Amino acid sequence: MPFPQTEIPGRLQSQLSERGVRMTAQRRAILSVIETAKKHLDASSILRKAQKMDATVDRSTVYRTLELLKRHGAIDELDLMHMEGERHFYERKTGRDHLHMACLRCGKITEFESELFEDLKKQLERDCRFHILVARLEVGGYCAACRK
Amino acid sequence: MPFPQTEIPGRLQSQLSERGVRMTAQRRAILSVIETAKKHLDASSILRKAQKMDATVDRSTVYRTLELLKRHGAIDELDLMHMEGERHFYERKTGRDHLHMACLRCGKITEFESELFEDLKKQLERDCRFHILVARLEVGGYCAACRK
DNA sequence: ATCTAGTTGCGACTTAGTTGCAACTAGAAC
DNA sequence: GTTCTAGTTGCAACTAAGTCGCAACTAGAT
Ligand SMILES: [Mn+2]
Ligand SMILES: [Mn+2]
Ligand SMILES: [Zn+2]
Ligand SMILES: [Zn+2]
Repeated sequence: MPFPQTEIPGRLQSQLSERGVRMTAQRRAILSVIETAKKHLDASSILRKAQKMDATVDRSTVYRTLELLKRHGAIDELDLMHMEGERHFYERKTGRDHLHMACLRCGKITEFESELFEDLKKQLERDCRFHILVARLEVGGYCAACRK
Repeated sequence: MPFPQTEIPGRLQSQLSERGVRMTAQRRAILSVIETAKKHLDASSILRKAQKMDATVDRSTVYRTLELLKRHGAIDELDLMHMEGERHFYERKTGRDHLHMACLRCGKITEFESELFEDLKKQLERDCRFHILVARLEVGGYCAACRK
């Protein structure tokens, strides 16, 4: 996960507060889990981790909060090729988008930023007159280590 | 859906037969539904349509066949931003990849082929030494008609 | 015509996410 | 600080989407 040094803990929280989103103990727990995540987390991992900070957090609150964060464009939702199960993964949306490569042999997820990706998005905005809110590029195949 | 005139009915079927995949009446029904689809279909629409050709087709056979087709790289699986429900959508994989734009206001799905997309994939193959089997670019936002 | 590995329908099951509701609470207004 | 209310919560029950074990069936090779 790209963890820019500029990302201050609690940043996500204040960003939402400023937007008029009400802060509760449960939300603070969930937000801090997402902010400090070292990898892509699914809803049930988020729940488990959040419960360690606030035991009252419920599954439905996690889902409702993920919905909220998506609406506010604060997180992205990923399939990561649904390599096992159908669950979705979440990550903090940072300044610049990145794409995800999932190795279908070893399961490794690699992230990559690319100017071409930015150019492609600009092309859609311009040529298709489409106003982009989310752009999700996921690639499946074999990573450098696994290809033959 | 891009329906190249070069796509002959039954093409998908023979493609698989040649690959040593056993053909059953159920598979023929499912394949023909996918081949003649005029839009992106989810598993239950595929089931409904396939049952009109062969009433014995079962839900589990649809899912098993979709799995098979994915493994053979014959179809792509899409989220289309999961605008209602969590279901996945399927489409015949044609020669050239295309990306999907989903309008979050009116729900319209727009497809787009782009040389930049091809370039980006080449960049991943080259710079990341990643061997791509599937590439899925889905964009959410507002279409030309809906953006204010 | 025979044979067998692959495929099927069925039904029960799992997993992921949703929802209605009564109780609770953040934060704005006094 | 007290009051107030719209927004939020946990709970439990629910839906939707997909999976799986198994006995019966069958495609296609021999
Ligand atoms: Mn998905
Ligand atoms: Mn398409
Ligand atoms: Zn790998
Ligand atoms: Zn629209």
